[in-house]
Amino acid sequence: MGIQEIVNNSSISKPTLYHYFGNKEGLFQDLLEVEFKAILNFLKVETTTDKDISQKLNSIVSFYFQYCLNHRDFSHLYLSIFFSPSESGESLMGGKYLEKVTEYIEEMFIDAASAHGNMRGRHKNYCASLLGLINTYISLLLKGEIELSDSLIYTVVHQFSHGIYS
Amino acid sequence: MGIQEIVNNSSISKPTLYHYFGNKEGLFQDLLEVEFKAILNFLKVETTTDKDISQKLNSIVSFYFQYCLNHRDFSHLYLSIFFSPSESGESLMGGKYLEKVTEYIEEMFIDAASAHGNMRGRHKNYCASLLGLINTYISLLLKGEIELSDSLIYTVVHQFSHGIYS
Amino acid sequence: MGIQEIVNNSSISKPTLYHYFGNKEGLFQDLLEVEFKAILNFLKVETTTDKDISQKLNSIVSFYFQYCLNHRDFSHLYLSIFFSPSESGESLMGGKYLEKVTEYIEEMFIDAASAHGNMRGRHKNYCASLLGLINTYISLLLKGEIELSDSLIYTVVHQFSHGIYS
Amino acid sequence: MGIQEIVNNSSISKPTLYHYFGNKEGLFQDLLEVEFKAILNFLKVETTTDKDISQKLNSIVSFYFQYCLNHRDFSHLYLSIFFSPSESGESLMGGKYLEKVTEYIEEMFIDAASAHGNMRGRHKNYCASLLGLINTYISLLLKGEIELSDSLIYTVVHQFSHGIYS
DNA sequence: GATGAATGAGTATTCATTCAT
DNA sequence: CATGAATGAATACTCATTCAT
Repeated sequence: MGIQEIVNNSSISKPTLYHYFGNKEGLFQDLLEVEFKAILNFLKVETTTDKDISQKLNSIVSFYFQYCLNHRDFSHLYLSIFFSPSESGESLMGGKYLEKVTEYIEEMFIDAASAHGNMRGRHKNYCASLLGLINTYISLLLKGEIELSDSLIYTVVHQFSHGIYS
Repeated sequence: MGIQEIVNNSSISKPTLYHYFGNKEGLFQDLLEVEFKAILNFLKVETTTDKDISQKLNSIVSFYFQYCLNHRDFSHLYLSIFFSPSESGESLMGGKYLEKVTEYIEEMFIDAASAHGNMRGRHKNYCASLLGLINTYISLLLKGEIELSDSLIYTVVHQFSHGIYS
Repeated sequence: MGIQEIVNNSSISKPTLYHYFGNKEGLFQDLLEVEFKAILNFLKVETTTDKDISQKLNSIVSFYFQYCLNHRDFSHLYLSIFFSPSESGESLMGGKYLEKVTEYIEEMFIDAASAHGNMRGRHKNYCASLLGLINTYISLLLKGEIELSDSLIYTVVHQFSHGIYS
Repeated sequence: MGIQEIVNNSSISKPTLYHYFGNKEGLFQDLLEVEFKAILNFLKVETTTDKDISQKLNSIVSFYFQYCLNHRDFSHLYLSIFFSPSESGESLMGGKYLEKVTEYIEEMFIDAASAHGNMRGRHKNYCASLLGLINTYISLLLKGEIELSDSLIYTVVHQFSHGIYS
């Protein structure tokens, strides 16, 4: 997406945009800031409530799925950041936010390990798996290959929790 | 990545590149063809052996992880295709290969359902989840945040199979 | 002539040119529009005055010869359009203007036929011949092989009117 | 038309073409040589027969019209050379042939002046006019706007000879 | 503070031409 | 003598960015 296109769809002019955001990267960073803040705010609160882990998972998955449908453009960006090479501009700029996401979720699993002994030491794997699952389903939702529903959320969480043989 | 950059890093000149590939898209498609063929050939064989499902999963995950480390650049492309919006050029060009991947894996799960009754009807979810898991770990491997090891493969497959509570 | 050359000789830059004209064709069309308008405006008026035909011919030939010397570059374009194959881009873009030129001149001859009975039905030929004559002399003028003078104009018109045996 | 296209339509390869013609200009010149030779040979003979001038005119016009329809591609080139600016490559390369054409035709008119006193001193004009007329009708023939017929030739020659008032 | 008008440095692509065999 | 494979230099066009007002 070019600056021209952005300006055409906004009501501001190109020099004004540059006045406020400095350059394309600045605009990009402001956007990331705003959008990630919403996600991080949610995660910060949700991962530290005293619900039990399965409720938290439900709520996180549910939030992500809804958020992605309401912020389609950003969601593509989000996925792109998630999977871009770490040297790329995108990754560099979004990296710190993803780290924060990871941190919250890992802490949630560490926390949960006190109640579920067998989870101990696996928080990194769980976090990676959870995000991987979420990302994949976000991608399918964005492509319209599946529809958001309670049962979808249940399925995803259930499988994450109990595996394919349950 | 521009054509200029590509030819700077290759030992061929721009017109030569155009002679062989026609245009940027052609180059891209040839690359996809070659790389995906390797993956698809593997999947075709592996998903239809008479090993049991857990062995197959092991072998697939293992293949993917090794492949990604040996084809780092393509792997970024692969992830990018996987998560790009379906209207984007990337997705359009890579879509057919991803469909084939999906097809093979889904069939594997359908097959497996005859031995594991409780898997019936969930092949789409399993496929999505498996690929999501694989993609995420590929991403971490590429970023160097984790190292490839037998135990990694075991962990991933095990979690996919039995969930986080096992 | 390339865009590069054009901007080198203008005081504007390439992007500016593209901003105003869209693409090479747009630039071309704007040029044709401006230049042909001058010619067509003249012809429209001159071909419909109530002077007699020989005066009109004089005036048209005179105008063309002067115009070509004052717009040398366009005149080459004009000739090129006139004689380019009808499938060529040039012809396609300039064709509508040439049609208008033809139309005005043919109508002048149709008109004249009411006073000179023997001209009836030959307007197409007269038009073609007149333009052919004019074009050829324009070409010679542009090449500097002949000089513009009243006597030149007289000669051309006279020959067109009375043939070589008079 | 590019070298590539030429080679595709010939049965020879690019290096072979370069071997024989040196470069594009060489190929061009050889083409001009061949084609103009046909025209010049005709004119040389025809302009110096002892037919009377009106017969010669008929025969020249007739030849040109037929030739152009049998050599459509070259004819476009011919017109293009005729009207291209004298500094252009095309004109430089074709100029000498056109001079020869002019020379033959002017001599024909000089010759004719001994029989038709009133033509004296006007040979340059007659030549220019004749070629102009021919070119214009060639252009119309190539565009398909008129059809070749005896009556067309008669009309053209007659008008050239006796003017529009006859 | 806001903008219409301008641009340097790039993009993908194609051209006439020449090697090495 | 003939050619498959290669290329430097040009093409039309676009990008993020910055003046002058």
